[in-house]
Amino acid sequence: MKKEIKQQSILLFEEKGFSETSIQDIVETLGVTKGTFYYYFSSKEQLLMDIHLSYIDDLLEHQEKIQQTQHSNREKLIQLVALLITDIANHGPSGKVFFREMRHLCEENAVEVKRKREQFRKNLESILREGVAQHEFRQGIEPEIVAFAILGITNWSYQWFNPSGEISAEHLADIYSDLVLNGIA
Amino acid sequence: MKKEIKQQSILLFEEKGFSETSIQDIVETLGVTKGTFYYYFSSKEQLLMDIHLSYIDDLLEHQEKIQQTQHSNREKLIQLVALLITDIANHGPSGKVFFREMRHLCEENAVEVKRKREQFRKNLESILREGVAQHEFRQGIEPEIVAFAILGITNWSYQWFNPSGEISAEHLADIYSDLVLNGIA
Amino acid sequence: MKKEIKQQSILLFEEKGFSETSIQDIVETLGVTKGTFYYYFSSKEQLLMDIHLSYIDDLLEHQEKIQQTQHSNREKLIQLVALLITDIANHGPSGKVFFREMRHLCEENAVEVKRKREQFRKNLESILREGVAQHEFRQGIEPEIVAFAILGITNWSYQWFNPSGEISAEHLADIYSDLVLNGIA
Amino acid sequence: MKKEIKQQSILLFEEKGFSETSIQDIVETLGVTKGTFYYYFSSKEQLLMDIHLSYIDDLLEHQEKIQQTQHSNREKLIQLVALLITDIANHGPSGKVFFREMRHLCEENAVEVKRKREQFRKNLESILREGVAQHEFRQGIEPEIVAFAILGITNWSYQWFNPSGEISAEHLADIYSDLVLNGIA
DNA sequence: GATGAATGAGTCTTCATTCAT
DNA sequence: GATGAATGAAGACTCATTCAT
Repeated sequence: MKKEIKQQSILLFEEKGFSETSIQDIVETLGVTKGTFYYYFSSKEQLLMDIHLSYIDDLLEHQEKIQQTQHSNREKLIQLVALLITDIANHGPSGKVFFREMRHLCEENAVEVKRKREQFRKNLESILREGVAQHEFRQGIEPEIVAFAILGITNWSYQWFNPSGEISAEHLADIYSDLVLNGIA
Repeated sequence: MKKEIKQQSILLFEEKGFSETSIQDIVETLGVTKGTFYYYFSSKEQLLMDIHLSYIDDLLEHQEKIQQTQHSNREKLIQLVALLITDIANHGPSGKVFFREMRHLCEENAVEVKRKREQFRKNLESILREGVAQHEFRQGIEPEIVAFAILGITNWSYQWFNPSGEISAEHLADIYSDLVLNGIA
Repeated sequence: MKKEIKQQSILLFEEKGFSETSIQDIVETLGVTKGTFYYYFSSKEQLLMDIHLSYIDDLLEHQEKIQQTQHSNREKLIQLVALLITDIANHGPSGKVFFREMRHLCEENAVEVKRKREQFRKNLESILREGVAQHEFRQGIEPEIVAFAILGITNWSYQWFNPSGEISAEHLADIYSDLVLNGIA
Repeated sequence: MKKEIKQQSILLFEEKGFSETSIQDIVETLGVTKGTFYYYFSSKEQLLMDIHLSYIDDLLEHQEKIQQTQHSNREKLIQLVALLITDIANHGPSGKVFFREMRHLCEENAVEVKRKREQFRKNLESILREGVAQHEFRQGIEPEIVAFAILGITNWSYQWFNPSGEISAEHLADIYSDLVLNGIA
C-alpha cells in the first residue's frame, strides 16, 4: 500500500503539482481513505521527501557506478548524459516532481536533498576537470559552468521530451553527448 | 496601484510560489485591502496571466529586433543567448515565475502563453536552420533539439545563477555562446 | 459580531468544555459561517485568551478599587470575598471557563494570565499580612496559605453554587466572610 | 498490563488532559499497540470511568473508617481534612484527573460517580451536623455550605500544593484544620 | 494476548471571492 | 477608488474504533 500511495502520488504531483494535489485526490484514485494515507506517511511533506530521496539516491548510485569504471572521462560523460536522459523514460514523472517541487520541503529536508543534488553536480564537475587535466577536453573551459550547462540541457528535457515520441531516449542522448563533446572539445 | 500590485506579486510569487502566496499576503505588503486588489484584477489568475504576458511579450519584442538585423546567424545566436542571460539580471523574478507557474493559468490563457513561448522557440530554431543553410553551423545538426538544448542551458541558469555574484551576466553569456557555437560548429 | 462570538463561546465552553466545543458549534448557534469567526479571531486559542484577559482584568480592576479605600483590612477582606462570590452571579460562565480551560492557552499566553492571576492572589495576601500587622487578625497565621484557602472556598463555589437558587450570592458571601474571619480572628 | 495502562493514563491525563491525550499517546509510552488497549478497555471513556471509580471508592472507604471510630466530631473533622490533603501526596495525579475530567464521562457513568461524590460530601456534612448537635461547633453554622467550603479549601490545594515543597502535607493539614475549626468554633 | 491495517467522521484553519457602502 | 464584513468550499491532519489474523 505504501508503495502504491507513493507511485500514485508521483503521477498526480507531476500532473497537477504538489500544492494542487490533495490527500483526498491521492487516496481517491486508490480507493482507500485518508486515514490510510496517514497510517503510512506522517505528512504530505514527508511523502514528498520520500519521493525526493528515492530519486536522488538512485541517481547518485548510478553515477557512482559510472565514476568507478576505468573508462575515459569522455566516455564517462557520454554515459552520464545517457543516464540523465534515459532516466526520463524510466522515471519521468519522478524527475519532474523532483525538479519542480523541492520548494515544498521543509528547511531541514531541503538541506539534505540539496546536499545530495550538489553532490551529483560536483561529481559531474570532477569528470570535466579530470578530462581537462587529461587533455580529453579543451583547456580553459570552466568546469563548474559547463556542468550547469549540461544539467540545464538534460533537465530541461523533462519539460518537453516525450520518450515515446519520434525520437528515442538513446538518440536524444547521442545528440546531446555530441553537442556537449563538440562544445568542450 | 495596479503596477505596484503586479510588482509586489512577482516578488512574492518568486519567493513563495503562486499557490503559497495569498491575496492577503500581497495586499498586506502594500498596506491596502483585498477589495483594492479586486478593483484592479478580476482574479488571482488574471494577475498571473498579466505577469506572463508582460514577460513573454517583452522577450519576443527583443527577439524580433535581433532577428531583423542584417547580422550573421552566428551573431544573432550570440545576441539571443545574451538576451536570455542578461534578462535574468534585469527581470530575474519575472522569469522564475514565468517558468514555474504557468501551470496555474486556465486552459485558455495557458494556450495563448504557450503559443507565444513556442513562437520564441521557433524563432530560435529558424536562426539555427538558416545558419546551417548558410554553412555557418555544422550540417546535420537537428535545429529543433539544439534549440531545446540552448533554452535548457539558459533557462536552467535561473536556478543557480546569481547576477551579483562573481561571474557577471555578460561573462556567462560569453561562455555559453562559446560553448554552443563550438558545439554546433 | 465579535462580541457576540465571544459571548456565545463562553456559554458553550462552560457547557461542553473548550476542546469539546468546535468552531462549527460556535458559529452555528450564531447563524454565521466559520469564515466569519476567523475574520474576528485568528485562532480558537486567541479567542480563549481574549476571554481570559477580560475576566482577570476585570477582577483585578475591582480588587484595586477595594484596596485603595480607607477601610480596615477586615472590611476589605469582606468586600473581596463578596466580589468573588457575586462575580459568579454576574459572570458565572466566564469564571468557570477561566478556572477550567487555562491549560489550553499556549505557553506565552499562559504565562501572562498566570502572572495576573498571581497578582490577584498576592494582593489578597497583602491584605491578610496588613491585617495581622494591625492586629485585626490573629498573629501567627500564614498569609500565603490562608489566601489559598480563601480562593479555594470561593473558586470552588463555581462548581456547585447556583445564584438563582435558595441562597443568594450576598448571603453566601456573608457566610463565607464570617467563616473566614472567625477562622483567622 | 491493564494496571500499567491505567497508571500511565492517569499521568498523561493529568499532564495534558483527557481530550488532549490520545490512545496512541498512552500505548506509545508503554511500547504496545492500540489493539492492546482495546483488549483491556472497551473504550477511552471506560478507562476514565475506571480511574474515577478507583479514586472515589478508595476515598469513601477511608472516610467510612474515620466515621466508624468513637472519636469526637472535632477529631473526625481533623482526620478528614488530613485524609484529603495527604491524598494529594499519595495519589496527586488521580485527584486532579478526578476533579477535572468528570465531564467526559457519559451520562450514565457520570451519575454513578456523582452519587458517590455527593455521598462523600453528605458524610462530611453529617459530621458537621453532629458536631453542632453535640455543641462541639458553633450553633447556627450551615453544615451544607461549610462542607462546600472545606472541600473548596482542600480540593483547591490540588491546584497549587506541591507535597515535596517547603510545607509538608501534614503541616498543611494542620493549618487547614486549625483554620476551619476556628471558623466554626 | 496482541498486532497491524484500515476507517470515517470530525477538527482547525485558509483563502479566493463577493458586495454593500 | 477603496474598504470591511462575510461566505463557502476545500485542505491537512487527528483519532477513537474495528477486525481479521
